[in-house]
Amino acid sequence: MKLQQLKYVWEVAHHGLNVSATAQSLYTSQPGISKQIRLLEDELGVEIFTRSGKHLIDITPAGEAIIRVSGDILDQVANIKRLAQEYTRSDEGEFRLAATYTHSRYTLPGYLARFTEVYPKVALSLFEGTSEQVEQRLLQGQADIAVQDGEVLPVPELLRLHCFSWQRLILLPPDHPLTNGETISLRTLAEYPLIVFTSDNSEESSLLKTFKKQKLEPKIVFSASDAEVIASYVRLGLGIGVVHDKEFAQTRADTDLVKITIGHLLPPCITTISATKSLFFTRYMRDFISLFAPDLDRARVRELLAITGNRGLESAFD
Amino acid sequence: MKLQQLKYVWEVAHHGLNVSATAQSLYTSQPGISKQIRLLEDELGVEIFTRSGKHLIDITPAGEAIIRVSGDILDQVANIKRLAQEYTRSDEGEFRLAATYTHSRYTLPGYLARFTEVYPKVALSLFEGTSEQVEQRLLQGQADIAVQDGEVLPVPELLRLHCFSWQRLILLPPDHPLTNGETISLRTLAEYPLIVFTSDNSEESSLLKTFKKQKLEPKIVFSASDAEVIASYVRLGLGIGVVHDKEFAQTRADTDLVKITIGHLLPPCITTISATKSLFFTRYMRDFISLFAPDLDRARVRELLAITGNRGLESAFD
DNA sequence: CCCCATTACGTAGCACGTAACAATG
DNA sequence: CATTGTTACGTGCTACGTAATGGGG
Repeated sequence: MKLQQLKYVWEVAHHGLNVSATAQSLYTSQPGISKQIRLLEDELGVEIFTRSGKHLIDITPAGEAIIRVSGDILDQVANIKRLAQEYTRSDEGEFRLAATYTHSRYTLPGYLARFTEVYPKVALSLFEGTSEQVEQRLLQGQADIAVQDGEVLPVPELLRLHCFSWQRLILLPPDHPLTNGETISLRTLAEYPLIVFTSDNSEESSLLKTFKKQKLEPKIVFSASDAEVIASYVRLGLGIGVVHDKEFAQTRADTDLVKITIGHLLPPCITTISATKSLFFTRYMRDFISLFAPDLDRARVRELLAITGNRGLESAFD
Repeated sequence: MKLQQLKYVWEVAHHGLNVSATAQSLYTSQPGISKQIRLLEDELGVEIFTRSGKHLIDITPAGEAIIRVSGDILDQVANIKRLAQEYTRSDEGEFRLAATYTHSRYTLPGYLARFTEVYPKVALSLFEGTSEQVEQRLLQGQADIAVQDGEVLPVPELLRLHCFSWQRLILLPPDHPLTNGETISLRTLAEYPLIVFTSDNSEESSLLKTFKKQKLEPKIVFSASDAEVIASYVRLGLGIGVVHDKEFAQTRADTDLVKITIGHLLPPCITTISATKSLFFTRYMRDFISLFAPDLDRARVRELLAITGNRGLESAFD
């Protein structure tokens, strides 16, 4: 049994059982792959793929299992390489992020800019997609870390770290009628012009969805991708700002505006970082996580460590 | 990077950094091993071992990590082999048990006899040792499953399955003075002649230890390794029988004896099966566990499955 | 001075690529 | 008939074993 045989089998399985295409993507010859797979099957005494004449048609049950374990092995091999680099040139390497569109466009850019400043030699790549696509990348070993929002289902292979939860705030000019202390409902909000994040101004956003559930149509007069910008327009009297408490806490000159939390009106939003349980976290990965989620729950990290036995986590986030 | 290189590194680390000895145990030449290790170090750009002149002196921090991950990889490779056999000749294979002395001598023989009847082609091996030694075998990949008693500490790499817990019973002839219903204390028991299991008649047994803690010296007149034998001698009036409820439940002709549980006097004893989290359980392993621990907690198994993502467990114990 | 790891070197095996072949849809 | 996997074959690399070399304890 050789690592390359396992790799070939895995790759063929993830290229729609097309050996020729696999060979091309791996820059090698297709007879080579065919032969190595045959050799592996002979050695194990099990067919991994079912063949109809000369075509690969399907994966056998044994093949399914073998491919899964092979994936684990290849992951571990990648970990060894990361590990080795960690002890020599820990500021170099590869970092493959996968994030939902919203994060890619609005949350991450600032962090990634800072990251590339600190780690100019790290080959950073960002895959954008839906939450499902992002998750798929992780599971197929095509991404190291994923950033998602909202509900992520527990998956046995994956490690979930809750980064932070957002609640919405509204920003009001001091002389606004709603500053009189009355309880605010969604219905009330729908009567005033609103300034929201661009990411909240789409059909799928939890904000618009919540309004729609109550058959309300909010008047969104303006949207921006920066909390500070939103605050400025609130000061100009353009409308009520709807921001995330997290981001707004970062702005400084906010004492002139009235902040009211409306966490009870809109669902809180949890941002989650995911990775495969066996991932070895390099220094730059840990630094990225610390940067992105400085308030990460250490107790949770320790708990995950105990459960998974992931040694990469061990001293990672102390 | 090749599997053999990882294997060589792992083996050398587990042979006291003696390359020659490692070569002998692997039936290969020692220059071959030296060279492969060097090649791996070159490829990774990291020293795995520290050398003083021509001697391997120590393992570098990077080496520690690499060796650990290599061990995982080699385990997974072994799993692929098991897996393949599972789909072809599922009644063949290797089964390396490690058990404490007590289990090896008294509990297991009956089960193993039945096991070899059902699976004559499985190469069964049993390692006997202390609880610590048994655990070591597991962690070093020299055993598949371990059977231990009492307190086993949680280890991240290991899966623990509680098989059953024992409580002590005493067996009395119907005309014995203690059958009058009075509460029984250790002090009372120490006044009468006792018949116990041979395994309980040693310095390390929890039974003797508990007596000693209260500065009591029990009068053990006889010990046997079979509950039925103990019962016979109780009938003959030789003394009070002290047995495990588990085993005594298996005996039939016990209606003539008075049974009193003394679970409150002696610590309950839990028998645990352990395996590495990533172990793929073959059919015969699952059958052995079902045989040995028919009342295994299925909910616990499912919970462990969810945590570890061990696919071998998935349909294993339904 | 013995033990042990590394270096040197020759050989045998094997992985890989090119080319021809066979089977499928 | 075009696409795809398998067989055949030649070459170059490399793993492995034997023998020689060099360092440590």
